[in-house]
Amino acid sequence: MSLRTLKTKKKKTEIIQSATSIIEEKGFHNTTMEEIAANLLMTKGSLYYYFKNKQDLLFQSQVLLLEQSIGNIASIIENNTNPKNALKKAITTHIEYLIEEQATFAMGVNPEQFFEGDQLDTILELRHNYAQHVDQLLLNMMEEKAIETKDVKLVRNLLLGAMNWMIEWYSPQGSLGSDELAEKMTMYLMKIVETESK
Amino acid sequence: MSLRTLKTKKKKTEIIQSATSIIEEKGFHNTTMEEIAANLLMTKGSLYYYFKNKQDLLFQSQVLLLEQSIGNIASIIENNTNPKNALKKAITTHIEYLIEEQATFAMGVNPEQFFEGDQLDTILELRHNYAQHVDQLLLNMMEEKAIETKDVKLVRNLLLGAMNWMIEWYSPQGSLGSDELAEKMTMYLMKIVETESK
DNA sequence: CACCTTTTTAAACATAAGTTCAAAAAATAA
DNA sequence: TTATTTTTTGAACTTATGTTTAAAAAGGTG
Repeated sequence: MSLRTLKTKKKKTEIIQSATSIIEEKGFHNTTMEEIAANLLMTKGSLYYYFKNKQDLLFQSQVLLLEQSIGNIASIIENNTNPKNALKKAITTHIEYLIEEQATFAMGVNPEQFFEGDQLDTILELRHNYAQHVDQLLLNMMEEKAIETKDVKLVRNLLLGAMNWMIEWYSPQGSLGSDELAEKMTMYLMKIVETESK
Repeated sequence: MSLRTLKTKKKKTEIIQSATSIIEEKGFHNTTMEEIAANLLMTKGSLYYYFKNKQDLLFQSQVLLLEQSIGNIASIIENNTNPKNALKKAITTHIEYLIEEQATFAMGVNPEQFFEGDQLDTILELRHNYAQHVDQLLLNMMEEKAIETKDVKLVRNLLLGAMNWMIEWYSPQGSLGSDELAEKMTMYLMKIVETESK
Protein backbone atom coordinates (compact mmCIF):
# COMPACT_ATOMS: atom_id res chain seq x y z
CA MET A 1 0.00 0.00 0.00
CA SER A 2 1.48 3.30 -1.08
CA LEU A 3 2.16 6.23 1.15
CA ARG A 4 -0.57 8.10 -0.65
CA THR A 5 -3.33 5.66 0.09
CA LEU A 6 -2.16 5.35 3.67
CA LYS A 7 -2.41 9.07 4.05
CA THR A 8 -5.87 9.09 2.58
CA LYS A 9 -6.96 6.38 4.99
CA LYS A 10 -5.59 8.30 7.91
CA LYS A 11 -7.46 11.39 6.82
CA LYS A 12 -10.64 9.42 6.50
CA THR A 13 -10.23 8.19 10.04
CA GLU A 14 -9.59 11.69 11.28
CA ILE A 15 -12.73 12.91 9.62
CA ILE A 16 -14.76 10.10 11.11
CA GLN A 17 -13.42 10.92 14.54
CA SER A 18 -14.11 14.59 14.17
CA ALA A 19 -17.61 13.84 13.00
CA THR A 20 -18.44 11.43 15.77
CA SER A 21 -17.18 13.67 18.51
CA ILE A 22 -19.33 16.55 17.35
CA ILE A 23 -22.29 14.33 16.69
CA GLU A 24 -22.04 13.06 20.23
CA GLU A 25 -22.79 16.44 21.72
CA LYS A 26 -25.19 17.79 19.18
CA GLY A 27 -26.77 14.84 17.47
CA PHE A 28 -26.47 13.96 13.82
CA HIS A 29 -28.94 16.47 12.51
CA ASN A 30 -27.53 19.37 14.46
CA THR A 31 -24.04 18.71 13.23
CA THR A 32 -23.12 20.48 10.01
CA MET A 33 -20.54 19.49 7.47
CA GLU A 34 -19.03 22.89 8.05
CA GLU A 35 -18.43 22.18 11.73
CA ILE A 36 -16.93 18.80 11.05
CA ALA A 37 -14.55 20.39 8.56
CA ALA A 38 -13.73 23.41 10.70
CA ASN A 39 -12.80 21.10 13.54
CA LEU A 40 -10.02 19.76 11.29
CA LEU A 41 -9.11 23.14 9.84
CA MET A 42 -10.56 22.20 6.49
CA THR A 43 -13.44 23.48 4.43
CA LYS A 44 -16.57 21.48 4.00
CA GLY A 45 -15.96 21.01 0.31
CA SER A 46 -12.94 18.82 1.06
CA LEU A 47 -15.05 16.34 2.93
CA TYR A 48 -16.68 15.38 -0.33
CA TYR A 49 -13.35 14.28 -1.66
CA TYR A 50 -13.32 11.56 0.99
CA PHE A 51 -16.99 10.78 1.45
CA LYS A 52 -19.80 10.65 -1.02
CA ASN A 53 -22.07 12.62 1.30
CA LYS A 54 -22.95 13.22 4.91
CA GLN A 55 -24.97 10.05 5.15
CA ASP A 56 -22.05 8.03 3.89
CA LEU A 57 -19.83 9.54 6.55
CA LEU A 58 -22.30 8.59 9.26
CA PHE A 59 -22.67 5.11 7.90
CA GLN A 60 -18.98 4.39 7.79
CA SER A 61 -18.58 5.56 11.38
CA GLN A 62 -21.19 3.11 12.54
CA VAL A 63 -19.79 0.18 10.61
CA LEU A 64 -16.33 0.83 11.99
CA LEU A 65 -17.59 0.89 15.56
CA LEU A 66 -19.68 -2.24 15.24
CA GLU A 67 -16.93 -4.22 13.59
CA GLN A 68 -14.57 -3.33 16.38
CA SER A 69 -17.11 -4.36 19.01
CA ILE A 70 -17.68 -7.70 17.33
CA GLY A 71 -13.96 -8.28 17.18
CA ASN A 72 -13.73 -7.60 20.91
CA ILE A 73 -16.40 -10.02 21.99
CA ALA A 74 -15.32 -12.72 19.57
CA SER A 75 -11.83 -12.77 20.99
CA ILE A 76 -13.21 -12.97 24.51
CA ILE A 77 -15.21 -16.06 23.63
CA GLU A 78 -12.19 -17.57 22.01
CA ASN A 79 -9.86 -16.96 24.91
CA ASN A 80 -12.01 -17.92 27.88
CA THR A 81 -13.07 -21.43 28.80
CA ASN A 82 -14.90 -20.67 32.02
CA PRO A 83 -18.39 -19.48 30.99
CA LYS A 84 -18.92 -17.17 33.92
CA ASN A 85 -15.57 -15.49 33.59
CA ALA A 86 -16.11 -15.06 29.88
CA LEU A 87 -19.43 -13.33 30.38
CA LYS A 88 -17.99 -11.15 33.10
CA LYS A 89 -15.12 -10.15 30.85
CA ALA A 90 -17.50 -9.42 27.98
CA ILE A 91 -19.64 -7.16 30.13
CA THR A 92 -16.64 -5.29 31.48
CA THR A 93 -15.18 -4.85 28.02
CA HIS A 94 -18.47 -3.68 26.58
CA ILE A 95 -18.77 -1.09 29.28
CA GLU A 96 -15.23 0.12 28.92
CA TYR A 97 -15.56 0.31 25.17
CA LEU A 98 -18.79 2.20 25.51
CA ILE A 99 -17.15 4.73 27.80
CA GLU A 100 -14.29 5.19 25.40
CA GLU A 101 -16.33 5.45 22.24
CA GLN A 102 -19.34 7.13 23.77
CA ALA A 103 -19.56 9.45 20.81
CA THR A 104 -20.21 6.90 18.14
CA PHE A 105 -22.35 4.70 20.32
CA ALA A 106 -24.79 7.52 20.84
CA MET A 107 -25.40 7.59 17.12
CA GLY A 108 -26.28 3.95 16.89
CA VAL A 109 -29.03 4.03 19.45
CA ASN A 110 -31.84 4.15 16.95
CA PRO A 111 -30.47 3.05 13.59
CA GLU A 112 -33.91 3.07 12.03
CA GLN A 113 -33.95 6.81 12.45
CA PHE A 114 -30.68 7.34 10.66
CA PHE A 115 -30.34 4.60 8.10
CA GLU A 116 -32.50 2.96 5.49
CA GLY A 117 -32.27 0.40 2.72
CA ASP A 118 -28.96 -1.37 2.33
CA GLN A 119 -27.25 0.73 4.96
CA LEU A 120 -29.85 -0.15 7.56
CA ASP A 121 -29.62 -3.80 6.63
CA THR A 122 -25.87 -3.76 7.10
CA ILE A 123 -26.09 -2.06 10.48
CA LEU A 124 -28.81 -4.36 11.75
CA GLU A 125 -26.90 -7.37 10.59
CA LEU A 126 -23.81 -6.25 12.47
CA ARG A 127 -25.86 -5.58 15.58
CA HIS A 128 -27.46 -8.97 15.29
CA ASN A 129 -24.06 -10.52 14.91
CA TYR A 130 -22.95 -8.87 18.14
CA ALA A 131 -26.11 -9.95 19.94
CA GLN A 132 -25.52 -13.52 18.92
CA HIS A 133 -22.10 -13.47 20.46
CA VAL A 134 -23.68 -12.36 23.71
CA ASP A 135 -26.25 -15.12 23.39
CA GLN A 136 -23.44 -17.58 22.96
CA LEU A 137 -21.93 -16.48 26.24
CA LEU A 138 -25.28 -16.84 27.96
CA LEU A 139 -25.93 -20.25 26.49
CA ASN A 140 -22.62 -21.43 27.83
CA MET A 141 -24.02 -20.76 31.27
CA MET A 142 -27.08 -22.88 30.76
CA GLU A 143 -25.81 -25.74 32.84
CA GLU A 144 -25.88 -23.43 35.81
CA LYS A 145 -29.61 -23.27 35.26
CA ALA A 146 -29.66 -19.60 36.17
CA ILE A 147 -31.77 -18.78 33.16
CA GLU A 148 -33.95 -20.84 30.94
CA THR A 149 -33.01 -21.44 27.33
CA LYS A 150 -36.07 -19.70 26.03
CA ASP A 151 -35.21 -16.58 27.99
CA VAL A 152 -31.78 -16.07 26.48
CA LYS A 153 -32.83 -13.30 24.15
CA LEU A 154 -34.76 -11.51 26.84
CA VAL A 155 -31.88 -11.65 29.28
CA ARG A 156 -29.47 -10.52 26.59
CA ASN A 157 -31.68 -7.54 25.88
CA LEU A 158 -31.85 -6.65 29.56
CA LEU A 159 -28.08 -6.81 29.87
CA LEU A 160 -27.38 -4.82 26.73
CA GLY A 161 -30.00 -2.30 27.76
CA ALA A 162 -28.60 -1.75 31.21
CA MET A 163 -25.17 -1.21 29.68
CA ASN A 164 -26.05 0.80 26.61
CA TRP A 165 -28.20 3.12 28.64
CA MET A 166 -24.95 4.43 30.08
CA ILE A 167 -24.79 6.89 27.24
CA GLU A 168 -27.66 8.57 29.04
CA TRP A 169 -26.04 9.04 32.41
CA TYR A 170 -22.33 8.39 32.21
CA SER A 171 -20.09 11.35 32.81
CA PRO A 172 -16.30 11.25 32.94
CA GLN A 173 -16.60 13.55 35.95
CA GLY A 174 -18.50 10.94 37.95
CA SER A 175 -17.26 9.86 41.37
CA LEU A 176 -16.12 6.44 40.19
CA GLY A 177 -13.23 5.81 37.85
CA SER A 178 -14.18 3.93 34.72
CA ASP A 179 -12.53 0.73 35.93
CA GLU A 180 -14.31 0.75 39.25
CA LEU A 181 -17.55 1.63 37.57
CA ALA A 182 -17.27 -1.19 35.07
CA GLU A 183 -16.48 -3.61 37.86
CA LYS A 184 -19.42 -2.55 39.96
CA MET A 185 -21.85 -2.68 37.07
CA THR A 186 -20.59 -6.11 36.17
CA MET A 187 -21.15 -7.28 39.71
CA TYR A 188 -24.78 -6.19 39.74
CA LEU A 189 -25.49 -7.40 36.23
CA MET A 190 -24.06 -10.83 36.91
CA LYS A 191 -26.73 -11.24 39.56
CA ILE A 192 -29.27 -11.49 36.77
CA VAL A 193 -27.66 -14.57 35.35
CA GLU A 194 -26.48 -16.19 38.54
CA THR A 195 -28.41 -18.89 40.33
CA GLU A 196 -30.31 -17.85 43.40
CA SER A 197 -28.62 -20.21 45.83
CA LYS A 198 -24.94 -19.73 45.45
CA MET B 1 -64.40 25.78 30.96
CA SER B 2 -66.25 26.62 27.81
CA LEU B 3 -66.93 24.21 25.01
CA ARG B 4 -64.55 26.20 22.87
CA THR B 5 -61.55 25.81 25.08
CA LEU B 6 -62.32 22.14 25.58
CA LYS B 7 -62.35 21.66 21.86
CA THR B 8 -59.08 23.46 21.49
CA LYS B 9 -57.53 21.26 24.14
CA LYS B 10 -58.77 18.17 22.40
CA LYS B 11 -57.28 19.33 19.14
CA LYS B 12 -53.96 20.01 20.80
CA THR B 13 -53.93 16.50 22.16
CA GLU B 14 -54.75 15.11 18.75
CA ILE B 15 -51.88 17.02 17.22
CA ILE B 16 -49.49 15.80 19.87
CA GLN B 17 -50.57 12.24 19.25
CA SER B 18 -50.24 12.56 15.52
CA ALA B 19 -46.81 14.07 15.92
CA THR B 20 -45.50 11.46 18.32
CA SER B 21 -46.70 8.54 16.27
CA ILE B 22 -44.93 9.81 13.17
CA ILE B 23 -41.85 10.82 15.11
CA GLU B 24 -41.66 7.34 16.54
CA GLU B 25 -41.06 5.80 13.13
CA LYS B 26 -39.06 8.49 11.48
CA GLY B 27 -37.35 10.45 14.19
CA PHE B 28 -37.96 14.09 14.98
CA HIS B 29 -35.86 15.55 12.23
CA ASN B 30 -37.33 13.38 9.53
CA THR B 31 -40.85 14.30 10.50
CA THR B 32 -42.23 17.36 8.74
CA MET B 33 -44.95 19.67 9.91
CA GLU B 34 -46.68 18.85 6.66
CA GLU B 35 -46.85 15.16 7.51
CA ILE B 36 -48.11 15.80 11.00
CA ALA B 37 -50.84 18.01 9.58
CA ALA B 38 -51.71 15.71 6.69
CA ASN B 39 -52.18 12.88 9.13
CA LEU B 40 -55.01 14.92 10.68
CA LEU B 41 -56.35 16.17 7.36
CA MET B 42 -55.14 19.67 8.10
CA THR B 43 -52.60 21.96 6.50
CA LYS B 44 -49.37 22.74 8.21
CA GLY B 45 -50.31 26.38 8.63
CA SER B 46 -53.03 25.39 11.08
CA LEU B 47 -50.56 23.78 13.43
CA TYR B 48 -49.15 27.21 14.18
CA TYR B 49 -52.50 28.25 15.56
CA TYR B 50 -52.03 25.69 18.32
CA PHE B 51 -48.28 25.60 18.75
CA LYS B 52 -45.71 28.32 18.54
CA ASN B 53 -43.41 26.17 16.43
CA LYS B 54 -42.26 22.64 15.84
CA GLN B 55 -39.95 22.69 18.81
CA ASP B 56 -42.78 23.73 21.07
CA LEU B 57 -44.85 20.83 19.85
CA LEU B 58 -42.07 18.42 20.63
CA PHE B 59 -41.53 19.92 24.04
CA GLN B 60 -45.14 19.72 25.08
CA SER B 61 -45.29 16.07 24.04
CA GLN B 62 -42.37 15.25 26.27
CA VAL B 63 -43.67 17.14 29.25
CA LEU B 64 -47.02 15.42 28.99
CA LEU B 65 -45.43 12.00 28.93
CA LEU B 66 -43.10 12.65 31.82
CA GLU B 67 -45.81 14.12 34.01
CA GLN B 68 -47.95 11.08 33.47
CA SER B 69 -45.07 8.76 34.33
CA ILE B 70 -44.35 10.62 37.54
CA GLY B 71 -48.00 10.46 38.47
CA ASN B 72 -47.92 6.70 37.99
CA ILE B 73 -44.92 6.02 40.16
CA ALA B 74 -45.97 8.44 42.85
CA SER B 75 -49.26 6.68 43.31
CA ILE B 76 -47.50 3.33 43.53
CA ILE B 77 -45.32 4.56 46.36
CA GLU B 78 -48.33 5.93 48.12
CA ASN B 79 -50.38 2.77 47.87
CA ASN B 80 -47.85 0.10 48.74
CA THR B 81 -46.38 -0.52 52.15
CA ASN B 82 -44.27 -3.57 51.32
CA PRO B 83 -41.02 -2.27 49.74
CA LYS B 84 -40.43 -5.23 47.51
CA ASN B 85 -43.94 -5.32 46.18
CA ALA B 86 -43.85 -1.60 45.54
CA LEU B 87 -40.69 -1.84 43.49
CA LYS B 88 -42.03 -4.82 41.61
CA LYS B 89 -45.19 -2.93 40.82
CA ALA B 90 -43.24 0.12 39.71
CA ILE B 91 -41.12 -1.90 37.33
CA THR B 92 -44.12 -3.65 35.86
CA THR B 93 -45.98 -0.40 35.42
CA HIS B 94 -43.01 1.31 33.85
CA ILE B 95 -42.69 -1.49 31.33
CA GLU B 96 -46.36 -1.54 30.52
CA TYR B 97 -46.45 2.20 30.14
CA LEU B 98 -43.41 2.10 27.91
CA ILE B 99 -45.04 -0.47 25.67
CA GLU B 100 -48.17 1.59 25.44
CA GLU B 101 -46.51 4.92 24.80
CA GLN B 102 -43.53 3.65 22.86
CA ALA B 103 -43.87 6.49 20.40
CA THR B 104 -43.26 9.32 22.78
CA PHE B 105 -40.69 7.49 24.83
CA ALA B 106 -38.49 7.06 21.81
CA MET B 107 -38.23 10.82 21.54
CA GLY B 108 -37.00 11.35 25.04
CA VAL B 109 -34.02 9.07 24.80
CA ASN B 110 -31.48 11.84 24.34
CA PRO B 111 -33.08 15.09 25.46
CA GLU B 112 -29.82 16.97 25.06
CA GLN B 113 -30.07 16.43 21.35
CA PHE B 114 -33.54 17.86 21.10
CA PHE B 115 -33.86 20.48 23.78
CA GLU B 116 -31.84 23.35 25.12
CA GLY B 117 -32.11 26.18 27.59
CA ASP B 118 -35.26 26.34 29.67
CA GLN B 119 -36.89 23.48 27.84
CA LEU B 120 -33.97 21.18 28.53
CA ASP B 121 -33.98 22.23 32.15
CA THR B 122 -37.63 21.40 32.49
CA ILE B 123 -37.24 18.00 30.87
CA LEU B 124 -34.20 17.10 32.92
CA GLU B 125 -35.95 18.19 36.07
CA LEU B 126 -38.91 15.98 35.32
CA ARG B 127 -36.65 13.07 34.54
CA HIS B 128 -34.76 13.68 37.74
CA ASN B 129 -37.99 13.78 39.62
CA TYR B 130 -38.94 10.40 38.20
CA ALA B 131 -35.52 8.98 39.01
CA GLN B 132 -35.85 10.11 42.60
CA HIS B 133 -39.08 8.25 42.96
CA VAL B 134 -37.28 5.13 41.81
CA ASP B 135 -34.49 5.85 44.29
CA GLN B 136 -37.08 6.12 47.00
CA LEU B 137 -38.33 2.65 46.18
CA LEU B 138 -34.80 1.29 46.26
CA LEU B 139 -33.96 2.99 49.52
CA ASN B 140 -36.98 1.40 51.10
CA MET B 141 -35.31 -1.90 50.45
CA MET B 142 -32.08 -1.00 52.18
CA GLU B 143 -32.78 -3.11 55.23
CA GLU B 144 -32.60 -6.16 53.02
CA LYS B 145 -28.98 -5.20 52.42
CA ALA B 146 -29.18 -6.29 48.81
CA ILE B 147 -27.55 -3.09 47.66
CA GLU B 148 -25.46 -0.52 49.41
CA THR B 149 -26.72 2.97 49.98
CA LYS B 150 -24.01 4.49 47.87
CA ASP B 151 -24.98 2.30 44.94
CA VAL B 152 -28.57 3.40 44.77
CA LYS B 153 -28.07 5.68 41.82
CA LEU B 154 -26.08 3.13 39.91
CA VAL B 155 -28.64 0.42 40.48
CA ARG B 156 -31.41 2.78 39.50
CA ASN B 157 -29.63 3.56 36.26
CA LEU B 158 -29.16 -0.11 35.50
CA LEU B 159 -32.83 -0.81 36.10
CA LEU B 160 -34.06 2.12 34.06
CA GLY B 161 -31.62 1.24 31.33
CA ALA B 162 -32.69 -2.36 31.06
CA MET B 163 -36.28 -1.21 30.86
CA ASN B 164 -35.96 1.80 28.63
CA TRP B 165 -33.86 -0.10 26.17
CA MET B 166 -37.05 -1.91 25.28
CA ILE B 167 -37.77 0.76 22.73
CA GLU B 168 -34.91 -0.83 20.82
CA TRP B 169 -36.18 -4.36 20.67
CA TYR B 170 -39.80 -4.52 21.70
CA SER B 171 -42.26 -5.51 19.02
CA PRO B 172 -45.98 -6.05 19.54
CA GLN B 173 -45.58 -9.12 17.33
CA GLY B 174 -43.21 -10.78 19.79
CA SER B 175 -43.95 -14.23 21.16
CA LEU B 176 -44.86 -13.01 24.64
CA GLY B 177 -47.92 -10.98 25.47
CA SER B 178 -47.17 -7.65 27.11
CA ASP B 179 -48.32 -8.87 30.52
CA GLU B 180 -46.20 -11.97 30.43
CA LEU B 181 -43.28 -9.99 29.16
CA ALA B 182 -43.54 -7.39 31.87
CA GLU B 183 -43.78 -10.11 34.49
CA LYS B 184 -40.74 -11.94 33.21
CA MET B 185 -38.65 -8.81 32.95
CA THR B 186 -39.64 -7.86 36.46
CA MET B 187 -38.59 -11.27 37.70
CA TYR B 188 -35.11 -10.97 36.24
CA LEU B 189 -34.66 -7.33 37.22
CA MET B 190 -35.64 -7.99 40.80
CA LYS B 191 -32.67 -10.33 41.03
CA ILE B 192 -30.45 -7.29 40.87
CA VAL B 193 -31.87 -5.89 44.07
CA GLU B 194 -32.52 -9.10 45.91
CA THR B 195 -30.15 -10.56 48.43
CA GLU B 196 -28.03 -13.48 47.31
CA SER B 197 -29.29 -15.96 49.86
CA LYS B 198 -33.01 -15.94 49.80
C1' DC C 1 12.77 22.10 -13.04
C1' DA C 2 8.72 20.64 -15.69
C1' DC C 3 4.90 17.56 -15.70
C1' DC C 4 1.23 15.09 -13.77
C1' DT C 5 -1.74 13.67 -10.04
C1' DT C 6 -3.95 14.45 -5.81
C1' DT C 7 -6.01 17.50 -2.65
C1' DT C 8 -8.15 21.79 -1.18
C1' DT C 9 -10.64 25.80 -1.80
C1' DA C 10 -14.36 29.17 -2.11
C1' DA C 11 -18.15 30.39 -4.25
C1' DA C 12 -22.34 29.15 -6.47
C1' DC C 13 -26.26 26.14 -6.49
C1' DA C 14 -30.24 23.65 -5.01
C1' DT C 15 -33.82 22.51 -2.16
C1' DA C 16 -36.33 21.12 1.61
C1' DA C 17 -38.93 22.53 5.26
C1' DG C 18 -40.08 25.74 9.04
C1' DT C 19 -42.60 30.01 9.53
C1' DT C 20 -45.59 34.04 8.44
C1' DC C 21 -49.67 36.26 6.87
C1' DA C 22 -53.72 38.11 4.76
C1' DA C 23 -57.82 36.41 3.30
C1' DA C 24 -61.51 32.91 3.39
C1' DA C 25 -64.30 29.69 5.82
C1' DA C 26 -66.54 27.95 9.78
C1' DA C 27 -68.43 28.28 14.23
C1' DT C 28 -70.84 30.84 17.68
C1' DA C 29 -73.64 34.42 19.64
C1' DA C 30 -77.15 38.08 19.67
C1' DT D 1 -80.11 36.68 9.86
C1' DT D 2 -76.39 39.54 10.88
C1' DA D 3 -72.29 40.33 13.39
C1' DT D 4 -68.30 38.70 15.73
C1' DT D 5 -64.92 35.54 16.93
C1' DT D 6 -62.33 31.47 16.02
C1' DT D 7 -60.16 28.42 12.91
C1' DT D 8 -58.22 27.05 8.53
C1' DT D 9 -56.14 27.79 4.34
C1' DG D 10 -52.53 28.08 0.82
C1' DA D 11 -49.31 30.71 -1.03
C1' DA D 12 -45.25 33.40 -0.22
C1' DC D 13 -41.18 33.99 2.45
C1' DT D 14 -36.90 32.71 4.65
C1' DT D 15 -33.12 30.38 5.91
C1' DA D 16 -29.98 26.83 6.70
C1' DT D 17 -27.11 23.58 4.89
C1' DG D 18 -25.94 19.69 1.92
C1' DT D 19 -23.84 19.33 -2.57
C1' DT D 20 -21.45 20.56 -6.97
C1' DT D 21 -17.80 22.50 -9.52
C1' DA D 22 -14.10 24.83 -11.79
C1' DA D 23 -10.00 26.61 -10.57
C1' DA D 24 -6.01 26.95 -7.54
C1' DA D 25 -2.66 24.87 -4.54
C1' DA D 26 0.09 21.25 -2.95
C1' DG D 27 2.50 17.08 -3.44
C1' DG D 28 5.03 13.68 -5.92
C1' DT D 29 7.94 11.90 -9.86
C1' DG D 30 11.30 11.55 -13.58
